[in-house]
Amino acid sequence: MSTAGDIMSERGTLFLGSRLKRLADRLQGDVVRIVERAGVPVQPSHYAPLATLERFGPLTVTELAQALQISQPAVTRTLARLLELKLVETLRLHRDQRHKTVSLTAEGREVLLRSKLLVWPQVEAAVAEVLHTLPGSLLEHIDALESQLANRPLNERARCVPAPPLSLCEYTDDLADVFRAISVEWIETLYRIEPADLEVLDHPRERIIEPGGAILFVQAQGVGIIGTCALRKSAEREFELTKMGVLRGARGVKAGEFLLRAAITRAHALGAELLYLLSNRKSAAAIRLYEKLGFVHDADILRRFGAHYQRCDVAMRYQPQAS
Amino acid sequence: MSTAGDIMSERGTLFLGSRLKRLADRLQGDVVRIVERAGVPVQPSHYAPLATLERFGPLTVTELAQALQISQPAVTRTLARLLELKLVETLRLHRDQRHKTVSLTAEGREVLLRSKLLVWPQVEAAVAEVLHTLPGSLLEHIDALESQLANRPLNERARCVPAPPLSLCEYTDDLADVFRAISVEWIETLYRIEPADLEVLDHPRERIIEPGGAILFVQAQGVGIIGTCALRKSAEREFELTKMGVLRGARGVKAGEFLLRAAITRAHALGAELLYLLSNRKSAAAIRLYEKLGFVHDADILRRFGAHYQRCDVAMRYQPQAS
DNA sequence: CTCAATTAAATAGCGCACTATATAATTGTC
DNA sequence: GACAATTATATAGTGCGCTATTTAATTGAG
Repeated sequence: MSTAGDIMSERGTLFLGSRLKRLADRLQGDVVRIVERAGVPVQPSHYAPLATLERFGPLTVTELAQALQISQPAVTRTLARLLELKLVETLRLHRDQRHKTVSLTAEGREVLLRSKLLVWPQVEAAVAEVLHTLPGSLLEHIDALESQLANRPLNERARCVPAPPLSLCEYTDDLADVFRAISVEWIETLYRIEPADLEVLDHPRERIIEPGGAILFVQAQGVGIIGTCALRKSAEREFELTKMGVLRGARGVKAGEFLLRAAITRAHALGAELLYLLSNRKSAAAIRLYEKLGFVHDADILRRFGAHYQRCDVAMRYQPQAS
Repeated sequence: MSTAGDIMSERGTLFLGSRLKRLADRLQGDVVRIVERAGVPVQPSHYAPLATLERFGPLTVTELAQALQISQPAVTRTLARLLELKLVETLRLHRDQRHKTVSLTAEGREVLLRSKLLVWPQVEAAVAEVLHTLPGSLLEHIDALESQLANRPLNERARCVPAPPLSLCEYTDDLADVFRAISVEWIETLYRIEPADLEVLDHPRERIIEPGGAILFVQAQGVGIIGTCALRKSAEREFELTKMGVLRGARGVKAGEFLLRAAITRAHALGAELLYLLSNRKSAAAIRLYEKLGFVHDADILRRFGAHYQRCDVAMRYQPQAS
């Protein structure tokens, strides 16, 4: 198990499907070997239809699919094999000529008999032996799980699960790389990195923290840091909101909004009288967010600070509506 | 569950593999829908390798297979897809040029991040919801089952399971058809049905039971009747062993021997002084069995009774070795 | 130092589940 | 009574597990 155990057991519920598949394949593989040893020319998957036909007599394809709880094409394919092996035969004895009635041949009964004597007891005993050592009944669990899923499939249950909760996180020097990486990602997507960017990204402590600003991070529970922004103290009681970005993969969970609210609060706590930002029209989504949370476009700011970045063609100032 | 429940639950252990497979496919299908809704371009099976690479860093193909506990070709195939999607990249950075080192790309990390935010929590919550209602922990059972199978696979466990036990069963009129069917099967395989056969097969009570003979059946536990034979009283203290046959599908579980021993005992109990049988050289396996249990070839018997069947060219008399 | 054995990855091909869609027979409606 | 809707089966194609085999690189033994 070793390393596998780690991933698989940690995220056991996530990988349940894969594990069941792997387990099922392993079981079926072993059953194939048992069947071969008995010299019976069938596949494990053939037993379910054969046994069903023996029990309930001739059935149509659709009836078989319903009885076996598998799809009709799966039944059709298995039947094609069974026909080749001459273990079943099909007749059109229904008045409705679309129905195809399948029944066991003498050979089919023979194979079934042989399997009941030489295969089934072996398989059942072996499986029972394995299950026996487990606490409780795996079979009952599977029964229960199947009927639960029949009631309400997984993807419906998933519909109403919220995104993981977000939380705030303060700058430490350990996070310098993260700060840089997040910023580089969005800058390089739309723009090119400028000297003014590098200055801050390479020296966050010296350029932001020490002058009395702040760098905030947003993290999603169980995931890690997904976004950041900085408040750069550009003068007494004057802060630039800068380097705000959310990892591209983390868009859509409102991390930007969360971060911006936190930044505004923090700026206030730091005694900001002017909170402004510099941006570019290409960052339309970001600008909409700024507007939503109370930033207004301001030509004066653009004139005063716009030269700081080459890409700057938008400047905004925080001025919440009196409400 | 209706009809399906019957077959599947009755033989739950036999169909465990099929059921797990069906269940796994259903789960994975639902997960696919959740993934699609989140707009992430991957298959559920991609998550295990992606997560493993994220956790353990660049790995070779074989290392991945070991970590995921799946076959190397399965890993190779999945990696081919991930390469197409540009979620991983491969390098030959090992000194040994056979190794191929796989690592996540930025895009791969992005997809993983997005999935952690929008897919995994949903899947995990939905699966947990389903599992929650079950008594005990399905996951633990699967863990246990996997390690049990790793220790000792099913087909090894199956090796030492005996065939189902045989038991004897007396004639009733309900079994007339079974008696006929078993006999017809072997007669038609090697010979053709003669009037003398039909006489007995169509009137077992009148021709065998009422004159003071017996019809015996052998049944296998949980399977049903698999063989029969008759003791026909041909004169006072004189019995013909006849219509002895085992269904073709049931050869190999020593049902014939079981039956013959029982017939000899019964003949004795009925006061037989002469127990004989008529057969044909083509039935070599049967004749070997007769010889083994104490029948000897007897020309006199052949002369006296041989004309009874056209196919008769062998006649034997029970004469156990004094031991 | 060569050549066979071993090892890593790729390829071929199967089993068996699935979905989506095509085809053919039947039913129901205007 | 024709024609659209429905229904039973077949076909096409995917996903993902498997085993067996091939190919290529490396190691090790005579």
